Amino acid sequence: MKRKSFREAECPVARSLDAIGDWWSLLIVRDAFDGIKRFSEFQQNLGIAKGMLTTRLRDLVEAGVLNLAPASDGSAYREYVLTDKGRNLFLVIVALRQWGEDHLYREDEKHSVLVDADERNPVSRLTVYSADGRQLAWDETRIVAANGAQ
Amino acid sequence: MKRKSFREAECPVARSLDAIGDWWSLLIVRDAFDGIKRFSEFQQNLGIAKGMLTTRLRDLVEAGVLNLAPASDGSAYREYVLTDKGRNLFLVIVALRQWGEDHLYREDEKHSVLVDADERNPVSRLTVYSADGRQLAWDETRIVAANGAQ
DNA sequence: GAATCTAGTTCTATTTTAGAACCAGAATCA
DNA sequence: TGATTCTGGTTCTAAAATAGAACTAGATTC
Repeated sequence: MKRKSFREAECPVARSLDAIGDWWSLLIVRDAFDGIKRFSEFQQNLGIAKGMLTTRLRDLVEAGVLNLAPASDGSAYREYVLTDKGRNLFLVIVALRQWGEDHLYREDEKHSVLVDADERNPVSRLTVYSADGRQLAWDETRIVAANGAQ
Repeated sequence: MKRKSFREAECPVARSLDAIGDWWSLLIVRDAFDGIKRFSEFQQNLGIAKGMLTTRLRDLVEAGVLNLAPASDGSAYREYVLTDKGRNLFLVIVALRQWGEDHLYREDEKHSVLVDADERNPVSRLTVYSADGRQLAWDETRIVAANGAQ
C-alpha cells in the first residue's frame, strides 16, 4: 500500500517528516546549503539515480523548499535554489550533523566540521533554552496539546 | 535494488540520516520522548503496522537509540527506553518541530507547543552560535573538510 | 480453565528506490 | 556550419520497503 502520510498530522514533527523525510530529500537540501544548484551537480555529488533526483527535486519545489530559477551563468538552463522555507531547514541540518558527529564516528575517524565564516572556529552546540534563558534538558520540557489541555 | 546506504559517508548529516532517516524512525523516537515505552503503545499511538514497528524497533535497538528493558510495571513483558544516544536526538526533534510549526500550518490551524516544565512557557527558538557567542545565519558558516582543506 | 491481551511473525499487494538505456535541446568544437 | 558532447531529463525493469490482514505463542485477567 501507499506509504502512510503525515501531511495532516497534528504533530509538527510528523508534518515536517512528511515534507522532507523521504530518502535523499535532506541530503539534497544539505547540498543546496553547500552551494550546489544544478541538476548534474546534485546527481554527481550525491551519486543518486537521475530518475530519483528528478522526482525529489520536483517534490521539494512543490513543497516550497526549492525554487527553479534561470541559471546564473547566463545559459538557457535552470538551477535549483533554496527558498526562505528551505533556508530555515538549516537548524535541522545542523542538529543532524552534531548528532552524527557525536555518535556515528569511530575514535580514529575524521569528519568535516561546521565553522563560522569569519573566525573559522567550530560553531557551538545547539541547546534548547527556556523563554527566560535557562538551558533545558529533554526531561525539563513538556508538550502542551493544541487545545490547551494536558 | 537495495536502497543506497550512507553508513560510511564522510558527511555526518548523511550518516545520521542513514541511522534514523527511514520512515517512522523519528516518530518512534518522538513518542519515546513523550514517555511511550511499550510495543502496543507505539503501535496504537502511531497507527503503524505491527510488522513495520517490529523491524523499526529492532533497527533502533541495533542502532543503539533504544534499549530493550524489563517492563517497569513488574510484568513479564519488556519495554523500549531511550539510550543516551537516543536522548541526544532531542535537538533534532525540536528543530523539526520548530520548522514544521513555522511552515506547515495554515493561519487558522492550531498545533501543540513545546514548553518548559516549570514555567509552562514555550521554549525559545534554536539558534546557531559561533564559539564567541555571535548568532550565525546559514551563510555565515562554512564546512571545513576532514583533511583540513577548503 | 477460559477468555483476553501482548508482542510479535508471516503473508500478499503495492509503492519506492536503483540503475540502465534512451532522448531532445543547448552548448561547444573543428 | 555541421558534428559532437553536455545537460537535464524520461522510461523501463528489478529489487527492496511499506501497509495491512491473518495468524500465533506466551502472559495476564476473569
